[in-house]
Amino acid sequence: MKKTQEGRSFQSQIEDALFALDEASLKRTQPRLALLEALIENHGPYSIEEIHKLVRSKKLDLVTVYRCVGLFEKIGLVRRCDFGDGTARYEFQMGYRHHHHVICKVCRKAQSLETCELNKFDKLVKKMGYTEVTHTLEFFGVCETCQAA
Amino acid sequence: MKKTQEGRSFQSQIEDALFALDEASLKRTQPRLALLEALIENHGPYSIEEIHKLVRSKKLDLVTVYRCVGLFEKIGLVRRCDFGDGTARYEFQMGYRHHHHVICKVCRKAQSLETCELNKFDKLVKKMGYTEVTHTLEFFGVCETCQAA
DNA sequence: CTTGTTGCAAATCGTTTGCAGGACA
DNA sequence: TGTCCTGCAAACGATTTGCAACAAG
Repeated sequence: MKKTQEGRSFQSQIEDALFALDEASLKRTQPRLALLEALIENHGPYSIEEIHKLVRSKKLDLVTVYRCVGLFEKIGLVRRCDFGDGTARYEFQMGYRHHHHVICKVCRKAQSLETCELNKFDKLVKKMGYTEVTHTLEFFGVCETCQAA
Repeated sequence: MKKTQEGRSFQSQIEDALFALDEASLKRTQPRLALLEALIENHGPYSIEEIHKLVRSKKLDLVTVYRCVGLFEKIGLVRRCDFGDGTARYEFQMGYRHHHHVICKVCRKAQSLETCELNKFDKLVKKMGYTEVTHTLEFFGVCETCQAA
């Protein structure tokens, strides 16, 4: 049985995701199923274009990918990452610990960081009067491969 | 005499900025001067569109704002902020301590946070083999004004 | 059946580029 | 004067929207 990063099985992740669709009164359509499978099997984060390529055997329209992934984000199935290059990237989020990335400034490859100790900052911002506090944190640098080139 | 956030005078900031242009062999043109004045008097961060409005009396072309602010960023005069809404924002950086923001998810207003204790994380990423390490960190929430509405 | 979803085309938004005329050193 | 800079128009890439055909419940 396929295992994902957190040790949860592919099947249980798919089931949870489909259940999330139900809860949001969203239909279990073929495109959505194909996209969820792709996003669970490939952690990313990936751009819409890249996700589109991942499911190219299903011949989905690029617009459909935009719409579905947008919905996935709205119901919390995927997380949107901004690497500051004008392209949004998404990664499957259910069952993953909150984390951040290091992005190579040259090749744009992303590596995950395990820890995030910013909860105390979130609390500080809440004390300032904000609600629904979240944060984005990304690191940028030049990776060893690109340093060599 | 006008004072800015850090207590340095407007005049000394302008002079430093113009000197930075010289160092980079960039000409002291009217558009650049107007943009620097606007950016120093209004800390922002502001989008290109907003900066364009700030100097509308000078009738600069929007493209000129893009090009000049882009150059300012390249020589370290301004800092680029990504708030994840597909629009880049810029703030004058000379003489300002490295800091981050809280952005209201509703009205998009940004408030500055004084501290950044992430140097240790930068060091960690350097240990991972990356060079020229930087990071972006922004907080999002709903501000009190928008909570009421 | 009937409502939500998809595909296609076209519009939109932020940003970049090409080029000829104009301003700075 | 020679080069850098600006304005205008047009291109560009990522994303959104309108609408008719289609599939899920």
